[in-house]
Amino acid sequence: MPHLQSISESPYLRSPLPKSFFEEPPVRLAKKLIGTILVRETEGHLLSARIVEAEAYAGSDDPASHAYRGRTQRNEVMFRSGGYAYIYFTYGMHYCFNVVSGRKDGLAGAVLFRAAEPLDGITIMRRNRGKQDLSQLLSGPAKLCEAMDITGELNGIGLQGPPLYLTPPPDGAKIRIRATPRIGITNGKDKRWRFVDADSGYLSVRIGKTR
DNA sequence: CACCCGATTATCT
DNA sequence: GATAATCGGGTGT
Repeated sequence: MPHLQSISESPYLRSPLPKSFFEEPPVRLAKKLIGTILVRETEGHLLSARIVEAEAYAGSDDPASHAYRGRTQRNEVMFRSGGYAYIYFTYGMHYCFNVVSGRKDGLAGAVLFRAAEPLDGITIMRRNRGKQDLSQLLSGPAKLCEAMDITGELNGIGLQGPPLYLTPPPDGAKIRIRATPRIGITNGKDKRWRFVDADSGYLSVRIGKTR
């Protein structure tokens, strides 16, 4: 069975979401992104996954955000307008992938992709992760990056086409979205800015365990 | 299932 | 010098 090599071969794919889609405050954008399809095109391979979990990070008004204490070399992308990739390296070994949001008040913001359901290119993603279990292929922000070969080289790129972009959910898709506190932070735990597809079996952390 | 911990290093104070 | 938007393996209930 050959790997998918073009958009037309996949039943899931539509044209990329435009930059205007991302010009929203981070919390609103995070909700809108649940159910969208993330697409990664690399050297002859096409990988895709349905976003089931995302977290909003704001700016100087959010103590959990990288942008809380102002602009630095690392977080520079978070201060741009919507639709860029903000990819950072953490814990000495992992990448995490965000989409920059847009805010009319001029503050920084982004949405972290935390988990997704594998669609196209599952063989490649299994190889990239060294794991077989589908439910653990993309069930965490760093796992998602490892499976889909998303690294710091892509930091700052626009997400309106290859090699990395998002497409709309299928028409008429009904999604039950649940809000919970964000995972793995020490400040800003009060805000419920983690959004998940309540019916998904591909989350990083089960709902109910997060209050 | 519930903690607990080591890996490994860029980034910030 | 300390921390980190993580992960996977280990131990104990």
